[in-house]
Amino acid sequence: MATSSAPPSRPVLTDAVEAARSLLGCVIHHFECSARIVETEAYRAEDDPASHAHRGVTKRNRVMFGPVGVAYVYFSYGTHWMLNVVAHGEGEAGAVLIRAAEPLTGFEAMAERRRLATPEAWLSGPGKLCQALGITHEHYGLDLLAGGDLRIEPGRAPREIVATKRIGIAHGRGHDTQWRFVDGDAERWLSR
DNA sequence: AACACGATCTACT
DNA sequence: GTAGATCGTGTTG
Repeated sequence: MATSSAPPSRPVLTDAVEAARSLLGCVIHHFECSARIVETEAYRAEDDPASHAHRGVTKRNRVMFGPVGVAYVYFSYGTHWMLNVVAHGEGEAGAVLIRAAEPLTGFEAMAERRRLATPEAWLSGPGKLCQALGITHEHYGLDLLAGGDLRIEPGRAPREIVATKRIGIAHGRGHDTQWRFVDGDAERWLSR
């Protein structure tokens, strides 16, 4: 029987911006939960004042300077965890913030961790996504492409990718750089 | 040693 | 639309 399908999305991690685009459609798994990534943001280093890596290595950001495909998880606003995938060129630093995803499996666990919020509110923001999937500092430095309990696998590539300004960036800090990317057909699952 | 603040979310007006 | 929560981190004194 003949099958026809678009080529699957595969993470290309040799540049943060390219990685942000290629991670759209990929599927993030954590035990019984899985979700299709629909919103990402690229953060680079030298040329990106909004990036945690802009001012060089610190204890928090050190994995951004290391091997690509590793999880950079950090704590924000005293309440939320944020998941990034390390991606950069040789001798550089960078990462991709995973901002939103479409729930695929593990609905019960997500609903419980998100306190029974509606499905649209489970993964529609970087903090919500980590809460729904149970991602915390324990996952800092983990190789997401190694097939572990927390991993990223290829998925259905978007029909169309839309680029916009990044969210929550102060004026003058690369505020107008168009490094946020969304699946043009996934509006239902996006943040904000 | 102290301080200001953030790649956010929720609840309430 | 706006404020409050809440704390680790980086920066400054």
